[in-house]
Order: sequence, then structure tokens, then C-alpha cells
Amino acid sequence: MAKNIYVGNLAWSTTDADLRNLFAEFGEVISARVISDRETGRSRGFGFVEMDDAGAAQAIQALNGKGIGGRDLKVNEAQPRESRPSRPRY
DNA sequence: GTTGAGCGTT
Repeated sequence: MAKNIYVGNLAWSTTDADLRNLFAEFGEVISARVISDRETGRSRGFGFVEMDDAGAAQAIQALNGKGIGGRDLKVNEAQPRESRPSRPRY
């Protein structure tokens, strides 16, 4: 089983590999991705990490509210993407 | 060469 993790308050220069490295020390990282604005092509400053259930819990408690790059990292369980409209664009 | 609350493309 795995858990989806939301990571926010990232630096603009943070990459998916950086997230994977950060979470890898707490467990096996299944997938890590930093979300960038698809329309502007610039980083949005947040990302998502998919880990094993146990590793995710440890990473959340270990990295949530911790400082990285001089900013407090925001780590929480991600909301189900399926619950949101695919592309609400008016 | 920018910005700063938030939840991602299939």
C-alpha cells in the first residue's frame, strides 16, 4: 500500500529529484513530482510524493513544519485528485 | 532572471 503526500512551501528551484531525495531517507519513494504551472511553465512551489504507508507517515511527521531553504516545509496527505473536476476551464 | 497560498496531467 502507498500514500499520496502533498508538499508545499517549496523553493522555486526545488525539483522532483530534490523531493525524492528528501523523502527517500524515511522510506522507499514510489514517485515524486514537483508541480509546475502547465500554462506558464514556471514552478508553483509545491509537489507530491507517493511513498509506502509507513514511510509516508514518518516523512510527514519528520518533514512537516521543518525548515528547508529557510522556509517551513508543508507536508500533508494529498487530497484525491479524482475528487476534483478534470479541467474546469471556462 | 518576478511571485508565495495552495492539492497534480494522464
